[in-house]
Amino acid sequence: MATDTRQRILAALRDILAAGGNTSVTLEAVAAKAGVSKGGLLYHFPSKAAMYLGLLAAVRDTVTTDMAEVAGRSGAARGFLEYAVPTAPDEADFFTSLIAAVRTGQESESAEVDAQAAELMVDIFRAWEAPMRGAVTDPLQAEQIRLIGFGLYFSALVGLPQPDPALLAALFDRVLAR
Amino acid sequence: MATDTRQRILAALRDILAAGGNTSVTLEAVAAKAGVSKGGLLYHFPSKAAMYLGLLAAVRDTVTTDMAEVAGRSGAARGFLEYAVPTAPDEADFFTSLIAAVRTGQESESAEVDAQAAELMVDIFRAWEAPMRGAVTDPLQAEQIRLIGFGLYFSALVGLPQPDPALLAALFDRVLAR
DNA sequence: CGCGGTTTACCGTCCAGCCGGTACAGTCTA
DNA sequence: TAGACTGTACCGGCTGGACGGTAAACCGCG
Repeated sequence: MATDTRQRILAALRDILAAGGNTSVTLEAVAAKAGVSKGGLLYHFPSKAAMYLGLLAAVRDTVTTDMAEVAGRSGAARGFLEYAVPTAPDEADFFTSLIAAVRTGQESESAEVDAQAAELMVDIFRAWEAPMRGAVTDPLQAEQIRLIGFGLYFSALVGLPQPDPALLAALFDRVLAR
Repeated sequence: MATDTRQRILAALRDILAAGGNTSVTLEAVAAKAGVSKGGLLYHFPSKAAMYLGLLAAVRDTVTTDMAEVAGRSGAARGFLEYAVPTAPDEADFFTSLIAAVRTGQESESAEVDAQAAELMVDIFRAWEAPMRGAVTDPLQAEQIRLIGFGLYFSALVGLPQPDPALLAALFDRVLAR
């Protein structure tokens, strides 16, 4: 029904974004992939921008629940670092495209939408680092962990090769050691 | 003349990208800002994609010379880290838009252009880390420095607030300590 | 129970505008 | 004379969004 269709649309948007980049995202393409007509899509998201905002919020929620789960399994700090290395091969593609999409509509029309998108983007990363922040008391150590995690993620984003796993494991141990 | 106009075009592209994001980049807008006619622009860059490729290459060259200069002043490792925190306020905007632009044309038409863009992107970051890599012999330490630098840059990219300068200075010292 | 009205969820079509790229004739300068 | 443009006119395709339906679900009420 309602929320189901919404999620199908968002999933379709995510897939198209990951597979073909931002230019391949058209209302028609998303609608087709979601098994909905263009009109139906517009019913759920009154504009393309609203659709992206919806996706951003969904990502934020996913990250929030993921981090809670990972923190329970590996501990908040280690979980934060492990979450930084993309598991699915197209995850990085998806996220660069998302950045692309958000940044693409910049400034031109509604500064309001833009501000919302920027805020959601920040929220996503806050959701990621929040459990770690809560668990690591030494601010210097927390900052170090935070930046290494972000660096790892960014490294994957721009297409640099992944560092040697053994080296990474050693780095994690060193940095997490108290 | 020739190369001068080329650079004016690239500078105009950069400005428009930083100010208005990817959608505001049109051949006409860039040409106008560069003080060139649209025909003149197309004379230098036969297509929009070629223009972006040119910009990517220019950024890579800038980074290369910047890093050489910074390495001479602060040392390669410290220079690398200092270079990670954006000085100009719109630098982050410019770079996210550039990522956006590169990622935007994904897959659809010419995989060749796409591959070139991805490679140039990687080259930019290799150019950034190269002097540091050469100066730091311990691979674990090098990796740590590298990821912290990337993390710092990424943090600025997504719009997270800059960390406390004092904390950052302490972190730099700790991480750079032999 | 049944019935009118309202809301929800969606469909399919149409249009206006924009943008990259082409074409080409002409101009300035060295 | 050639290279480095200018300026204009044009085209074809695509895309966001508006719009006018519509079928089914729901809801109060007599």
